[in-house]
Amino acid sequence: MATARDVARKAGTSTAVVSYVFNNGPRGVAPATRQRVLAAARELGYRPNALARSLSSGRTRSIGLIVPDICNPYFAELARAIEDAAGTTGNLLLIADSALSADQERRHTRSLIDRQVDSVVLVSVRDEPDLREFFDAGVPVVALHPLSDRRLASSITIDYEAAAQRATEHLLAHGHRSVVLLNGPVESTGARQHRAGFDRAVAGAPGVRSRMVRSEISRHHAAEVAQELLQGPDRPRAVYCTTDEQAFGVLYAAHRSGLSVPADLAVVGFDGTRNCLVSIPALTTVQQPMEAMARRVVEILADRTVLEEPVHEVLGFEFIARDSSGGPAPG
Amino acid sequence: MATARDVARKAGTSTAVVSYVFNNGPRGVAPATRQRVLAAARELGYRPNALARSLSSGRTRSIGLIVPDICNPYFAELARAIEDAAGTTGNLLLIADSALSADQERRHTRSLIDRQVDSVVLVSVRDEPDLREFFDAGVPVVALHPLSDRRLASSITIDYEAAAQRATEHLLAHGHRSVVLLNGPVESTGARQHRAGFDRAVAGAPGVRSRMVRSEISRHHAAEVAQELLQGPDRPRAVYCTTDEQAFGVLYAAHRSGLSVPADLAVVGFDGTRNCLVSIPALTTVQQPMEAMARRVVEILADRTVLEEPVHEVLGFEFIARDSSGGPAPG
DNA sequence: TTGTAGGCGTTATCAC
DNA sequence: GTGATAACGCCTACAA
Repeated sequence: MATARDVARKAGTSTAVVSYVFNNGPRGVAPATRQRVLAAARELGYRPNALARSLSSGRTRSIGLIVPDICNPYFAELARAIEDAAGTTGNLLLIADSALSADQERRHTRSLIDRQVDSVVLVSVRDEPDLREFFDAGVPVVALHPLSDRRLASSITIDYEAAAQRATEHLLAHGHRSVVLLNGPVESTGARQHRAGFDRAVAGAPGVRSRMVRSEISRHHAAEVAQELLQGPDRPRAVYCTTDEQAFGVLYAAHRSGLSVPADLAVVGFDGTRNCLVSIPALTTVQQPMEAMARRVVEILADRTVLEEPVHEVLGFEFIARDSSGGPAPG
Repeated sequence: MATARDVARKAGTSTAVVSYVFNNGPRGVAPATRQRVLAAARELGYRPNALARSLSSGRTRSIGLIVPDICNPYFAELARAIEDAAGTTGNLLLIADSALSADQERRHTRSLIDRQVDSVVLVSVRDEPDLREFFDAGVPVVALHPLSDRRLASSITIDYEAAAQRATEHLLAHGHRSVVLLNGPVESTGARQHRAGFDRAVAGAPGVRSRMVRSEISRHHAAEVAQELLQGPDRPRAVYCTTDEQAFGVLYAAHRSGLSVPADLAVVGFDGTRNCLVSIPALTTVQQPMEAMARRVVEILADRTVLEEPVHEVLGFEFIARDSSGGPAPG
């Protein structure tokens, strides 16, 4: 592999000038010299060594993305959106999959810090991720969900409480008197907000029976939980799920239980993955503004002051009524 | 951030010894010295700088994984399996998503080479990926599909032709006389193998009408293509799809067309993603041996001689008959 | 405008 | 068993 020294020698100049050419600075280079350098580099097939460059400059031009479960299309789509938003800048997005394991998330946290990513986009499996570690290492973090501690990292999220309330009211407006909240597996800031919104909607509709059930954020586990729910006593008439994947699990469970959606059971999801459009039936959901989130994430991380002054933004969501809940509510 | 120099100073020794301690070699260290070094490191919160380490050692302890589409669960599950297989070795898996774009794949190729990943696992969107680039850079590659040029990289795959034949024969055994092969979007070694297996099966069943249709490897595009197929003249009775995602698109199209699966249309997929178990109806498919592939990939890449002597392995697959094709064939 | 040289933090060779 | 010290390849302050 050719090095800057080789190029300099061939172009009859110094490594400093080669560096100036390839970085467009910090010093200017005479046009003729620049041409000689570029020609030499092309001939030798020179490519700057990213490792050496990073070691020297202190920047790796890479962004870490930690997601709870890459097999969940929401996170895959999120990764795609972030890469699209960041891609043009020559930054590499390192996707780290926690596989729904807090331990794995911890390992990735270490690993990304050790590899000195310039910044991190985090979707945690825990309510209290290791923000301190990132902070101490000088790595700015933007979380894509509500945070219990807002001092060590930034966040971009939607108002889960408002979204949950909107979704639940939709189900109630369809006249359903027995509703279930299918929440995430553990207590967390986000889970609490879902519950608060759900409860508030129910409180506004006298005589409605409601309860909360928990499940992993996976189609399979949600299907199991839902199966039990649907075949047990006091079968609910409607379910609000805190992720699309859980909702798909519920659709499957309904199918297996011989129930028709939405005739026997109304289902609403949350995330707005593309699969909602091709599920059977099409899924009513809360659409997260993935592209806007991705854009803002990249913008925020480009501003190096966020480490000291975290930013917290709440973006708008869109509620989309489709077949799985019987379409738009009457009235 | 504390450096090895700081640790050495505090422990009253040299950076060389610190290095020996943290790498368990290549020289031994006296027990007492080792303890002093470890104590000093702990006190200072020392963590070796991965960049400097890589620059010096020439190894980054990272594996690049290039997938065509991270939003396709098959590739996400593959990533998970590879990470599981490699994870224990302290290696980081860098997941690069080509987003079904050859340009993007090219960019990732460059990027991973520049970042000096130790090796690459490749699932290409093209029939002729840039194997030469990797080879010239000294980066061993294992592809997880058949390769048109087997000299520059290794491959681990299943026998697509045999699998396609098996799947098609299954459909024919159910008595269907009009079958369609829903293949990938472009001609490629893999696509040719699927077609060969499909054709061979059809050739063995006189009087069967067959044709091939192409679609992107995505649920949505497959749904569009299938919609046209199912509502056009001479509607097929059975479809063999070269990926599960395409098959799910066909299921959706059938649903939209008012057709019942498998009563009106039999569908078979390929990949064996977990979603096959919770689709409506459950999907008959060719199960790829993901865990075994992942294990072999990691083993092969651990053996540094593969660069000069590529290895090509064909693993076994399993055909799994489920509801979407009417279950096991009679007889 | 360009060259020299020190530094980034490790690793590993070579003496002692 | 351990300590200097020269790489690894690049960046950039400083000097010219």
